[in-house]
Amino acid sequence: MFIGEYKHNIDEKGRIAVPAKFRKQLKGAIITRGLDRCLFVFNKIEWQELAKKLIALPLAQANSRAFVRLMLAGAMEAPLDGQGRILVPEYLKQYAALKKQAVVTGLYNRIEIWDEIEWQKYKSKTEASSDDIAEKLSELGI
Amino acid sequence: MFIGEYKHNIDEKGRIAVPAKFRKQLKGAIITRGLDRCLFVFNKIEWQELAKKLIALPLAQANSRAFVRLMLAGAMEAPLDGQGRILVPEYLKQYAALKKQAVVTGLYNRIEIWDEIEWQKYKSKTEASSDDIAEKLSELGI
DNA sequence: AGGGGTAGTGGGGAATTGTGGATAACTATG
DNA sequence: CATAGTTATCCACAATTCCCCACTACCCCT
Repeated sequence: MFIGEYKHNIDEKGRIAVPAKFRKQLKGAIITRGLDRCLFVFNKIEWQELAKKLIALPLAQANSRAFVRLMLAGAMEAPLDGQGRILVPEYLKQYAALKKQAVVTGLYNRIEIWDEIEWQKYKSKTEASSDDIAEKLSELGI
Repeated sequence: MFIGEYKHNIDEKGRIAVPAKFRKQLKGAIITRGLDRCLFVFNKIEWQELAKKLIALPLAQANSRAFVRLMLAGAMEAPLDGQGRILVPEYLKQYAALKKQAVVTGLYNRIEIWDEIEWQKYKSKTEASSDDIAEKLSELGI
């Protein structure tokens, strides 16, 4: 289970450290385009399940076709190096507008990588609608 | 069952003592963003139930995606150290505006952590409008 | 009231983690 | 086949985190 929020730097070579707590659970990482201009990183097992769901989507619908292309064509194996870092391909860095400072978040069965500024914006936008949040929570029985 | 209100300090390293009465019941604590700018601390079991509900929400909807991100990325495993303290991550300290003096409260199945000043404000605000609240409650059948 | 125990707070040292750079291997190209 | 550019592996430092120990204050029991 991946949870938490970590601030890390991307160096000139495009490498970013995976938080130490995530490493054991990441046997064979896959990195790909995510939603809302961030990157997704999956465990190999999770990735295979997702891929199965993706290819099951109706080919006839234009938007599901586009979604499948986004996820599958964007994907890349990302083995951890000796220091526990992964290499972010150039085209994915551009997609997520990644500069030096980035944020790595754990979302249960996937990891996301955000540009720090974008992440802050996204968070404050969401926190601003705290009434919605309260509502959601009460729906979940909290 | 967590009940009561305790005043504790957060040291320079961001650690705060869990009230001794809560410790036995906290096997594997998870700390995360709460409502009204406080922090929630859950038992691992409670947390897993919540997490399960969270990941069941539709990934395709933007607002539930945002909500899930806030809750899961906001969460952190918080193992008790030898002295029964947990470590509050920097980003959660900021979220709850925590300074040195904090208040730890028990709310049956969860614990909350407040900045002391905020807690006082919240309490006096709530106590002042307790008649209104009582009326609302009667609508709920209490 | 005294004494033993527990709880809260603070700090020090060791191990781990994040980051940057250097060297080696590999690929492509003329 | 040689060379230049690119990619991968390795090494080293600095900062942070984690774990342990010590002190003080309070509570409870006798």
